Parts: sequence; C-alpha cells; structure tokens
Amino acid sequence: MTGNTPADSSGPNQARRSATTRAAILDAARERFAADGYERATIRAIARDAHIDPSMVMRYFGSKEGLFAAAVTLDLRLPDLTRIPRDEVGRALVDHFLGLWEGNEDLTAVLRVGATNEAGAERMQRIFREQLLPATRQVCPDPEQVPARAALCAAQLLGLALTRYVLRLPPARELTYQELLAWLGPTVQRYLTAPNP
Amino acid sequence: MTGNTPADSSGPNQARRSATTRAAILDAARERFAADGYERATIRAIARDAHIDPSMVMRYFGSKEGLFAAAVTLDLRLPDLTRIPRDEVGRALVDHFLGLWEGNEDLTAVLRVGATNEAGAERMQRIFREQLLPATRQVCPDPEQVPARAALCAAQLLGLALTRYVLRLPPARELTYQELLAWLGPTVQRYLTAPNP
DNA sequence: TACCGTTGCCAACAAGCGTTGACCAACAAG
DNA sequence: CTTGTTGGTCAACGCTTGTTGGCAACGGTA
Repeated sequence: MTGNTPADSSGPNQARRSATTRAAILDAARERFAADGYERATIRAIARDAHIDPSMVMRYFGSKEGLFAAAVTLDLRLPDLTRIPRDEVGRALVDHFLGLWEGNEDLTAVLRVGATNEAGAERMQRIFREQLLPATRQVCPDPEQVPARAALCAAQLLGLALTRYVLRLPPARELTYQELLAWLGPTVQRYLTAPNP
Repeated sequence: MTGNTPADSSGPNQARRSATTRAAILDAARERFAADGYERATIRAIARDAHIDPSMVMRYFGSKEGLFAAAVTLDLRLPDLTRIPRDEVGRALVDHFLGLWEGNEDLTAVLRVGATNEAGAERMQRIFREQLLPATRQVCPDPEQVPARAALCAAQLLGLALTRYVLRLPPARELTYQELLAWLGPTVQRYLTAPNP
C-alpha cells in the first residue's frame, strides 16, 4: 500500500539500468505464478530465477501482491466482433482464444491463481466484466441476455483452458487446433447467437 | 505411507468413540480444502474447526497428504448410460453433474486443489480416466474417438463448475438449473454422439 | 576531491507451517 | 491395586515464508 518503489517509471528520461532487472523479475514471476499458483510461487524462488536477491523484489514491487499485480496484467485483445460475419463469431472467438493461450503463460497464471486466491478470483471477474461482456454485447441481440450468454462462453473456453493447460488431461492436450476449432466453434456460436433454447 | 492409524477400521466390532472425532476432522477438512485449496488449508485451521488438537490430525491420518486423500474421495456415481435413450444422454449427464455439484463440496475441493497441486491434478486425471472415460465408451460409436469426446465433455462440464463454483462469476451463478440444462445439454450431446464435425 | 542517489547483497526478523514426542485422564482387564 | 490401551492436550522442533534494515560498491555531478 506504500507504493514508494524506487524505480518508478514516472520520470521522463530515466533510462535506468534497473529496467533490465525489473523485466527479469517480471519474467520470472510470470513463469512461477503460471507454473505454481500464487501460494507456491515464492519470492525467493522468483528472485533465484531472476539472479538477484529476494529483497530486491520487495524494493521494486513493495510486496508479493504488488509483484503479482504488476506481473500478471491480462489484456485479451478481443477483436472487433462487429467486423466479423455474424455466423462466424463463434469460430473467430475460439480461434482468438486458442492463439492467445498457446503463446501466453499469463493466462495460465491468472487462471491458476483465480482458482486458489480470493483476489485472483476477483481479478478474473473483472476481466470477464470489462472485456468479455462488452465483446458479447456486440453480437448478442437481446441486451438482457448478454451476461448469461457471455458466462456460457466463458465456461466453455475456460473449461478447455483448465483441462488442457492446467489439469493437463492427456486427451485434452492431444486435440489439434483444427479439431478444437471445429468442435468448440459451433458451441460458442450457439451460445452467442442462437435463440433461446 | 506408514498407514498405522490407531483408529483403523479394519477391526470387526470396534465401535470406537473416535469415529465421531474422525468424522469431525474429515468434515472440517473437506470444507477447508474446498474453500481454500490445498496450501492455504492448514492442519491447524482444520483442527480448530473440529475442536481438537492439530496433533490428533496427524495421529489419525499420518500427514496432510494423507488427510487430503482420506477426506476428498470422489465418486461421480455416473449412471448407466446404456439405459438412457441415445439422444438424451447429453442432457442426462449435465443433469447428473449439476445435481452432484450443488450438494457436494468435495467437487469444489478436488477442482481447486487440482488447479494448484501437482498431486491434485493427477487425482483429477485419474477420475477422468477411471470414471468419465468408461461412461463415454458406453455411448460413443467409434472407440478411437472416445478420449477426445470425453475430454470435450470434461472441458464443458468442468468449465461450468469453474466459473460457477470456484471463480463465482455472478452471471454464471445466476443461471438457473433449467437454463443450464437447456444450454449445456445439447452441447454435451453433440460432443458425445454427433458425427465428426 | 567530496557528495549522493541508485543498485545490489547479506543477515536477520517474526510468524506460520507440518510434524513429533512427552505427558495425562479415563477405563477395562488381570 | 496394578497394568495397558485409547483419546486427547501441550509444548516444542526444524523449516520456510514474506519482509526489513544495514552496509558495500558504483556512477554521475559539483
């Protein structure tokens, strides 16, 4: 809560050498949080990965929570769904999410932490509210149904991420990109645009 | 691994008073594991909930891992799918899972722990392999496709559980039993019995 | 030269963890 | 009355955790 980090980037021309260390800490933190979750990812281990002293982590980020907040920022970068043919938005969304998960361990981190930590769950709720909900609003006819339909999409997409990247169920890992697209695309499409079942 | 618990139930007519305490510990453990996950659920807190000394937990269950293994045993009690009309198995499965989740915090515990702990993830994999896979085999035409189809069902069902009971996304909580049945039933049905997409 | 902020390591702190062993009350059997 | 088993408490162990403060170098600036 103090927030007095010494390497604050508010200065205009501060091309400090600390930026390197800061980035190394953030990289190590992302990796550890994704692999171990919040509790098991220790500051000491993160510092060891970044080849610096644990106390440096505190100086740069104030606390473990501060480090997590700084390391795991999640922007889904959802595309503008109004520019996609109405009957392809499901497939497009699945495609987008798959590409996102494959190359970004932040998503695994945020999901893993969301499952254990209360603050992590709230962060997850905010991502849902501020990013997935508006995107759903672009394609869903009845505004009143937007939250429910977005929740259904989230359940399907996060369920895949859970089984494939967190629990690592072998059959979920063996599904190819094309297969996932073909199976999940119509599901999400239906959740978004189908009339009430 | 020692297994020398004093209150071993192998004896025939041992109606020990310890059974009460043992049950109290297991109840408290289930609740804590479900609410906090493996790491944050401490033996001390569980003992406090059960109104006994932490050392008793060790005497009864050997270790924290032993306690978790004893407390969280998961039997999905999947119905015999061959006795259900082929075009209703999806809806039946969703119905079964929803009923299971609502009254059983073990499922939340095993999911939460599976997301953080490596042993928890393996436990999840075994549940999938030994319970969901055989059930899928009962309704899926091509044996070769069974693992993939089961994985898709698991993704959808666990995704719902994740968003509704673990992350507690408000829109996911506000969906009624009937709505979930109507939305997810056809999805699972398609994953199980539809021809390749 | 002297200064001073920055970057970093080191050693330690208090707290909490899982776990252990000594001890005690009750009670049944001999 | 002794003896042994059972159900239970208490205090402590060794360890790890997040976190803190002191101290040593470096690198500009005056």
